[in-house]
Amino acid sequence: MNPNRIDLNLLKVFDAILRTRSVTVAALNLGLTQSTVSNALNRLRDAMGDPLFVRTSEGMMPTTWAEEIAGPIRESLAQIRATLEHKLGFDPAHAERTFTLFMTDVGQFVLLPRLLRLIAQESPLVQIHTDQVPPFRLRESAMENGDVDLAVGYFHEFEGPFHRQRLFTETFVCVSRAGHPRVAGKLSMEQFLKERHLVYLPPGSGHASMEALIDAVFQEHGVQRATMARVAHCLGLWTLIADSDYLAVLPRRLASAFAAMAPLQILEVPIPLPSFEITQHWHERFHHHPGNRWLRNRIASLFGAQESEA
DNA sequence: GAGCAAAAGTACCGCTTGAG
DNA sequence: CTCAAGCGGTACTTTTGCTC
Repeated sequence: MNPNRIDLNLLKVFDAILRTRSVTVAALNLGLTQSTVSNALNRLRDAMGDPLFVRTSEGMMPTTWAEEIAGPIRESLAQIRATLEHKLGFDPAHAERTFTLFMTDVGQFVLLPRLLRLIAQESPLVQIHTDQVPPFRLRESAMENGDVDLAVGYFHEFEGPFHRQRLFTETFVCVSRAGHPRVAGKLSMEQFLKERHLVYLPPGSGHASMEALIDAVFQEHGVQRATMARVAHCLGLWTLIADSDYLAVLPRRLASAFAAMAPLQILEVPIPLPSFEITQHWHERFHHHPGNRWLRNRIASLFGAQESEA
C-alpha cells in the first residue's frame, strides 16, 4: 500500500461506492461516468493493495479492510468539508450543494413548494432532494453519516445526538366534499359518527402514532369512527374526498392545500383533538455546519421560527 | 439485460527544455 | 526572462467483453 498515491477524489469515490453499493449509482451521484468510477476504484485497489469491494448478488460489498477504513474516511471527508465551509462560509448565491431532506408526502405537499420557491430565488445552484428512508435507518444511519441533512415533520422519538427545532403547531380539521348532501358548515358529533371516514396513514412517519392519539381521544368519549379505507399516500386523496361522501380528519395545512385544488369544505372536528408540533431535526455533527445551518434557517423562516433552536 | 471491468483514444495540466 | 514545443501523468469518454 502506498498512501501517497491516494488523492481526495479517490476517497470520495470510495465513500460513494460504499454508500450506494454500486459503481454505476456512485458515478451518477458524483456526476461521472460508470467507467471513470470503475477506473478510480481500480487505482484505489492498486494503491491500497486490497479489492475493497467485491461484486455480489447484493451489489458491491465492502471487504473487511474496506469496512475498517470506511468510518475514518467518512469522518475525514466530513471534517474537511466542515473545515472548508467554516473557513469559506456558506454563500447561498453561489453554493453548488445538494441537501437531502427526509419528509413525508405531506411535507412534500405543504412545505416543499414554498421551500423550493424561496431557494430558487436565493440560491439557484442549490438542489433539494427528498428521501424516505425506513424509520429504523433514519436516525442512526442516514442522518449520522450525512445521507439525510434534515428530517422535517412530526416525530415523537428523536433522542440522542440530535437537535430539534419547532416549526409550527398543527391542529386537526375534518374535510368533506363541498356539496356533501348531509354535511354543511358545522359538523355535529352525531353526523361525524354517522358518516364513513377515510384514514390517511402514510408508512414510516409519525402519523401512525397521531392516528392512535386520535383514536384514543375518540375512545375516551366512548365513540369510534366508521372507517371506509386507510390510505397510505396523500396523492389523489383530495380527489377521493371530493368524489365521495366520506369524511377525513387531516392536519389543517394539508386540508387547506387540498381545498385549493378540489371543491372541499373544511370543518371543525366535533371532539377537541390534541394539537401536535411539526419540527425539524438534525444530527449534532451538522449543528455548526454553515450550509446545514443556512437551510435550517430558511425552513424556519417559512414559519417564523428562527429563534427557538434546541 | 444490467452492471462491472478493461482497453483504446482524447484532452488537459504541469514540468522541462531550448530558442530567441 | 519569456514563450513555445515536447513529454509524461492523470482523468475523462466511448466501446467492448464478461459476469451475474
